[in-house]
Parts: sequence; structure tokens; C-alpha cells
Amino acid sequence: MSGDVMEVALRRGFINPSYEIYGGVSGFYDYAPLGAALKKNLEDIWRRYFVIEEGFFEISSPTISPEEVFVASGHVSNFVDPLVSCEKCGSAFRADHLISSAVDVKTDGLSFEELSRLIREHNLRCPDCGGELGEVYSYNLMFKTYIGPGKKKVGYLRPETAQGIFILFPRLYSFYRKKLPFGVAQIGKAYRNEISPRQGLIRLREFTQAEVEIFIDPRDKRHPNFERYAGERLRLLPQDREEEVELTAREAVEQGIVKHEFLCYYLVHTQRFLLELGIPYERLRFRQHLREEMAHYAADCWDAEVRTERFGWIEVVGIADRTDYDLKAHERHSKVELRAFRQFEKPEKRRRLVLEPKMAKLGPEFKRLAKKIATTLRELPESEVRRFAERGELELSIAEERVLITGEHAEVKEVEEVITGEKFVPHVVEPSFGIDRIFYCVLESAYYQREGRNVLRLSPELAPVKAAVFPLLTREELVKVAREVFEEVKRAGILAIFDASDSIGRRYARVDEIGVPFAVTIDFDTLEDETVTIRERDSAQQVRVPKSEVAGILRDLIEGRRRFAELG
RNA sequence: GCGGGUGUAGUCUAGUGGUAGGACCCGAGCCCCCCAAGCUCGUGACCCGGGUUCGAAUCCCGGCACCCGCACCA
Repeated sequence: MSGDVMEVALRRGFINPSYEIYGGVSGFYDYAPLGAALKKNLEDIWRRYFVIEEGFFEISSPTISPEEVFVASGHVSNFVDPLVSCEKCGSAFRADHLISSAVDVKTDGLSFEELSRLIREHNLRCPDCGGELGEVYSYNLMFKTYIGPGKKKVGYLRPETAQGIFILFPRLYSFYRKKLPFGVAQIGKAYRNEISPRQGLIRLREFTQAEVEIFIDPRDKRHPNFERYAGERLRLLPQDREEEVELTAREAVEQGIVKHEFLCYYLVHTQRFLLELGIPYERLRFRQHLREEMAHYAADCWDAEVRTERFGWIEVVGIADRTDYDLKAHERHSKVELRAFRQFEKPEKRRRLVLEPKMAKLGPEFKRLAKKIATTLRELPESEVRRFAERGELELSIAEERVLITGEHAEVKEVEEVITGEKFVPHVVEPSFGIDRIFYCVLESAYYQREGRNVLRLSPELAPVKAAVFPLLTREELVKVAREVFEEVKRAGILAIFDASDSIGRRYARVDEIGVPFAVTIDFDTLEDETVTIRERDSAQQVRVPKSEVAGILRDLIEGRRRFAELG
């Protein structure tokens, strides 16, 4: 089995538990020097896939939101778990689940006091040990705070970055010149006050999400670029099956296993991204959420999962069809229209009956109510207008008052209108990445041992340090030249390190352990013929190249324009 | 949040009621013509806070962190 990659990650400065000198706080990790660099490289690759290649843009919104945002999104109510603990054995249970499974009572919307009372009334006991149950208490996974002095303005740290995009919809829609589909990306911190964070980077209280919200027309969930991925293979675990099936993207959609092309396109796109990070195909699968684990907003959701040595299958990406849930919710709460416009192929001409209010009569008679009455009359459905035309009168309820409208207040007219299109609430497809988890998977996938030494097989793009420069021996003449080469490499924009201590073998071993892909060594031949060696990490092979070209060659190798094997 | 286990240098570990040794790592130097463990010297630790005691890293209590189970994980 593998050695302990986490031990390497801690010891060599990739990550460390936060607040160590004060005893630590679980659920928080620092990205140490190499980890911060690796994480940044990982995020840049993500940007290449989900921003540049897809033609989307990235935004950055605040991590603290006023509570309205999460009232609307459903997080304030859906994120509160009523828990009850056994006084004797300490097991905790969802109070509402406990009650509804033991007694035929609907628990929806009951207060905690009412839940506590129900437990007492029915003399419910601990299902584990039969012990006495305590009072029901709430546990909300959002961190709460107050905005400004005093406690009037409640705020929450965002539990996901997505809402920051949804609430910007009108601005973003016009930024993208009112055309669907469009996507908006965001990489940022999110916060969940987990009851019991475990497993290092896998369950954090503060973590990094990379999300894209793609707004699409619900009538057309095909993807314009689906063809380029149609033949790609995916390992899928559908909700109604025990075993994984391997299908092409096209087959998955045609068989109705993945609901539509748009979702499936992003399964493939996500897979390509994860493969590029060095996560092997054999350790990857897409698992469809079970109905009961589906989030309150989702119509369909697939998790990309990676099989790790340490933790087994872990979810690293969620790809969900969030439908119009979020936009509708914010529209309802904010009273701001969050809709797109769909133009008809041909404008529709329609004749219809409308009511034209006679303001000259309405005004004096109804005074303050007149304006509201007029608006209501104009917006009256055609069936109501028809009924008014037949009966000659109509009763309305305006601002809690009943008013009688007759022929002298309004006139029925037939109008011809041209309808060029209609408004609708877009659906949202959301690939959502847990960057910290992916970070862990990348480390674990990259890690192996060679002759008892640790090696990180990170791609040059991911590697936090791109190159090392060594004098073969600590002779002044070699060190001097090596320093010159080192300066030149840095001038070429390459993040490199210099090391002249210990034996050359030990120095190679040290840089292998942190995943440096290339090492340049200056030896006595360099003094003769102005050449240096470049050593590749994974093969430990060396080639000689002219000293004057080494920086350029390193850049080509790192940026993928040349391959090491083709150098010699 | 509950139960069990663990907590000695960067890492792995030895140890006794009288205040700590080792290995690797790391630093300086030597040696060294290409893949860790050559030589010399050196830095560096008993998770935190109380209590018992003349004295505690060692015993007791509380906290924190980590590991394993339970619960939780839109």
C-alpha cells in the first residue's frame, strides 16, 4: 500500500492544521507554502477548463450575506436540524424523524418547543438504549454573524458560492447581452459549521468551492458542443442500479440515464479535468444522487467520486440541474424579476379582449384606490373580461375592500397585439467542485514510493516548484556557474529553487518528494563545453543541453511545448 | 454532540514521581565527478490549563487536537 502522503504533505509544507500554537481548531487547515502554490495551480487549470474554454467569466462575491439571501434560498429553514440527545447514552437523533416514525403525527413546521412536548407526551425514548431524551435543540450549519453594530442586521457566512451568482442574475444577463445559455464561475471560500469535521481536508468548516452556474432555456437542454464529447466513456452509477455501467456520453443520454445533454456534457468535461490533474480513470465514477439525498433544489444530480486509498469513495464534484428553483425563490423574496426573454420564431398576432379603465370616472369615485383598480382591470385575464362583457359588472377585492365595477368605469375593447416572445425563468446547470478534496486526491494520486523514497508525480503545470538547479559538487567554480543558471531560469519566469548542500542524490530525493519535475545540474563538463544536464523526475533520466538554452527548454517542457523524451 | 483510544523535537520513537535519550530530518563545515542513510559539530520536544505533591512530562480533573465507532453531512 501507499505510504502516508499526508505525512509528506504536513512535513514538506503543503498543509497544516490551523491555529496549531493555540491548540488547533478542527475543520480548519492552512495551505502552507507549497500547498498554496499547488492549490493556485489547480485553480488555474480549473479556470482553463471552466472559464476560458467554455467562454464564461468569473465573478467574486462577498462571503457574508444578509439573512434575506438565505431565507430566500431555503438555507435558513432547511439548514436547521432539530436534534435531540439521549441523556443516558448520548446518541443524537433528528427530533422530527424520531417523532414521525414513532407516532402518526405531521411534524412539518412545528417549533422546537412543540417537538419537545410531543416527545414528552408520547413518552418517546432513545431508540438505541431506551434512555430518557432531553430537550430538542437546533443545529444550523450556517455560521451566523451580525452586520454592523448591534444585533439588528443578521448575516450568514455563505454555505455555498452559488447564491452570489443567482442574486446577480439581471446584471449578468445583460452583461452577456441577453443571450442564453451563459455561464458564470466563482472560486471562493464557503463555510459550514459541521458538527464533527473529520478526515483532514475532506470535511472542513471553511473550504474552497469552484462553481459554475450555467443558465439555460428549460425547453432546450441540448448542448451545442455535445458532439465533441458524445463518444467519451463514463463510468456511471445510476440511482436504481447496484453496479456501475460504462457508457459513452451519447448512450447515457439516449438511454435516459443522464437526463439531458447539458448535464452529460459537464460530466464529460469534469472527467477530462480530473484526468488532467492525474486522477486515474479507474478511480473515477459518477454516482447519481438518490431521490432522498437530492438537495431541495435539484432535479437531477451526479457526483463525481474518486476512490481514495485513505477514505474510500469520496465526492469531489456535484453536477446538478438546479432547475429554476433558486431564481424563482429570489424572485419571490426580492420582488425583482429574474427572467430571460425568449423570442418566438414568428411574432404571434392575437386579437383579444381587454378592459380599458375610464380614469375620469374611477378617479373621483374611488380616490386612492383608483390607480390599483385600473392596474387590476388592465391585467384581468381574458376570461374575466368576457364575463364582464356578458354581465356588465364585476366585483373586485382591492386592498381589503370590495368594489363594484360597472360599464361606466371601464370599457371592453378588442385589441390586436403582436407578441414577439415571452419571459421565462431559466434553469440552472451547476458543476460544483470541492477544491480541497480535489487537492487531496491530486496529492494521493501523485504519490508513490521509489526505492523507499517518496515521489510526487505532479504534472509540470501543477507542481508548486517547477525546477531545481544544483551544482554537482560544492566546488566554488561549479557553484558560481550554477548560481548564474539559477538566475537565468528565474528571469525566464520559472519558479525554481537552488540547493548546494549534501550529496547530489539526496538533493534529487528532496525535490522528488515535493514533485519538482525537472532538475538542472552543473558539472565539470559544463566548464568544458557549456552544457548542463536536465533530469526528469519520473524517469530519473538526464539529457545534456546547451547552458544558454536551458531556461528556454525548461519553459517549453513546463508549458508542454516539448516533451522530455524528445530532447535527447 | 456521545463512547473508546491516542497526544515526548519537523518526523518516528525510548523512558522513570526527582525535570528527558535515540534514529531520521534540519543547519554549519569537511569529503565528494550524478541519484537517500560517509565524517565532525550544532539547533530542537514531554498538547494546554488546573489540582495532588517538597517535586509531575510521569498520578487526578478539565480542555484542545488526532484516530476509530455512533449520529450528522441541502
